[in-house]
Amino acid sequence: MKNAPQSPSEGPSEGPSEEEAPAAWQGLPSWLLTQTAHHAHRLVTDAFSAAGARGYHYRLLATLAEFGPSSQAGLSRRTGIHVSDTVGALNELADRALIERAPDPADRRRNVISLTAEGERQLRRLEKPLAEAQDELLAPLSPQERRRFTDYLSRVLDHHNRR
Amino acid sequence: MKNAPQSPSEGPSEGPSEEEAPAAWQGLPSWLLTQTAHHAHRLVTDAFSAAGARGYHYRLLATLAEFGPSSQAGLSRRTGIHVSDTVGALNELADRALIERAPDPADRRRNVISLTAEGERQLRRLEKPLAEAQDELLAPLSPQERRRFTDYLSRVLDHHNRR
DNA sequence: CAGATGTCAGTGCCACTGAAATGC
DNA sequence: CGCATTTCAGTGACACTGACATCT
Repeated sequence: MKNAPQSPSEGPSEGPSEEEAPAAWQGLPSWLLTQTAHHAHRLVTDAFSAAGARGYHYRLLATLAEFGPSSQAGLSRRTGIHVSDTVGALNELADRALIERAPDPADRRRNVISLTAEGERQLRRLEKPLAEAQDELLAPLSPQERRRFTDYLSRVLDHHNRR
Repeated sequence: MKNAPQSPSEGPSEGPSEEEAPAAWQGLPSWLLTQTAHHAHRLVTDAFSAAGARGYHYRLLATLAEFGPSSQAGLSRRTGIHVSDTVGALNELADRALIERAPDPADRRRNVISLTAEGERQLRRLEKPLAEAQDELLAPLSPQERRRFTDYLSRVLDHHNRR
């Protein structure tokens, strides 16, 4: 039984076996950040999936609720969702009657998108699980640490959003 | 000229026009985190792209350099790259002669993957731009804040990695 | 005309699922 | 037999590119 797993450069009896010892790159800020974000994404995705929604849908619904009806291009700018993806996501929302598309009489290039009553209900359905996911995400941090953490994130994000 | 842009529910003269006012959800920790991670990913991706590499390639090369030759399944466990994706990424590395695949005489199911000299050179080529990307990423934070930030990230990540 | 708008088709990266063949 | 290993085919989410027709 040659099943003493990979210890390529050391003797057969000791040494970190394959599953232990994290690689050096696992300490890099970019790694910590993207991995943690991956967990965050999962938590939020799971929170939404019960209602059959995904991130794009929430962003669109919430933006419509906050700022009122808008053209697709306007929605695209405010949500940060690429125009090209906005089309598809709005199609999905329209299929379920969560939004309505109407031609803009004042500018015939545009569609005016607005939330339906069912769309508002859907948004409200998404909000609780989303808030819970936030809490789950930051579970290991104290209230003060959470404040600092989000402050750091905001500053870093801001810095890079300004190019 | 009906070019006073979208002010759907307010008078034409004042009110935040479309591009201002961030939506409420942009303050959520999960949003800050995933967006910041997106910038991090871009920085790293750009750092790698000059050498024609991507994240998977670096992870594999660096892990091989740190722990020595290994089976594909072992690599998969240590890099966190799904077995199924490991195949493809290793194919790409092998096409460029950065790694070598040899059958394991001791276990005929396995391939033993090892770094070639060119692979080590490639890894060294990736390391400098990667380190610079880390610095760019955390630019707005002081040394002490960087330490706190990565500490918070580590703790949150750890918490979720334990399920 | 330049520029905005909506649409469609396609790509890239990362992660994951499911299945199959082979060997331990 | 159950289990591990390698491989292939496909999916999903998010972001992006390029092209095109329409309209301001």
